[in-house]
Amino acid sequence: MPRHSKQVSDSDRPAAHESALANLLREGGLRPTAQRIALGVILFANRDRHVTAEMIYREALQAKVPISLATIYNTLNKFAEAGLLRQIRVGGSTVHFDTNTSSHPHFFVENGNLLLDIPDAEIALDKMPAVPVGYEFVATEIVVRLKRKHG
Amino acid sequence: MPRHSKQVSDSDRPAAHESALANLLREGGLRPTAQRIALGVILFANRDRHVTAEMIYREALQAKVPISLATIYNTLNKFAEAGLLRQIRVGGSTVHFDTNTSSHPHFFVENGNLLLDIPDAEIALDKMPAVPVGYEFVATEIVVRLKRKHG
DNA sequence: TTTTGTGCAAATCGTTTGCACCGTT
DNA sequence: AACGGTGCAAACGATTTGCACAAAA
Repeated sequence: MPRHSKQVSDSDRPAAHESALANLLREGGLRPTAQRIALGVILFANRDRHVTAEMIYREALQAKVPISLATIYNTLNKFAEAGLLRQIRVGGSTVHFDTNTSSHPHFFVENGNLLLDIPDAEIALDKMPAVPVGYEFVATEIVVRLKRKHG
Repeated sequence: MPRHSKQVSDSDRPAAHESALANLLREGGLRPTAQRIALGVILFANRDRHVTAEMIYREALQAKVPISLATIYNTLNKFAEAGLLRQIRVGGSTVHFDTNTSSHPHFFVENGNLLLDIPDAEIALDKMPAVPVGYEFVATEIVVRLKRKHG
């Protein structure tokens, strides 16, 4: 038993601890480099973020993390492959990544390129279509498009 | 009464007739130019098409319609504004246009950039989320992503 | 004749890639 | 040492735009 055996709830989970992140990365077959750890800290410091490469790039600059935009793109894609992020291609021109990797519906604000979770139980499918022969199921995506009012 | 007062059913509707197309365009505030009529014929000759600018460009070339790719893009966007087409931004990198302008769910084949209708009643939403204040509803999009098997 | 559409080529935007160098294993 | 990762700049692919010319109102 650890010295200070304080109750640690599941909600402490965000693996913002560098060592935990390093393990997560190794599990996904990714080398734990300085840049990846730094991005992991940015991404997983808070729960359920919806980010684009540009957003993360700005945050990294602000946090004085030395990293190039190309590496952000590479890293976000690798993270998605490794299952740490979910890619959401919702239209707009930019790709979003969701730190919540489960399948869930989103609001997308068109004039703002903003992706939001639709609160639980606010929407649901009551029937799933049969997948045509010759194809395999990948994912279901439900997006409610919105516009910010006024302008 | 016209000379040959043959029963004309609603399902003859596809306004592939140039004069009907011209009227549709005028109703949408668009001048009926040669290129627009030609594209209208291509688009509305069959029901429920899911096209990209490139697809239409190829068809136009094949049909010996003199038109540039830029004009295809412009025209498809104008048609969508005028309500003749529905824009579907489903991810992939390309924009699709659906000649069926009603809101309905789609299959999207990722390795093929192919958009298909999900047959009626094969899927449905049983609840709609409340639109957050400050925003206005635009559309709901349901996309089931598929991969073609094997190859 | 005024307004709008067309075509081309150049510009744009998000994203990916080639290549030389550096960090991990 | 071998392999993968990083950074830069160049390449890319889909789409848009500026401008001169042509067609519609």
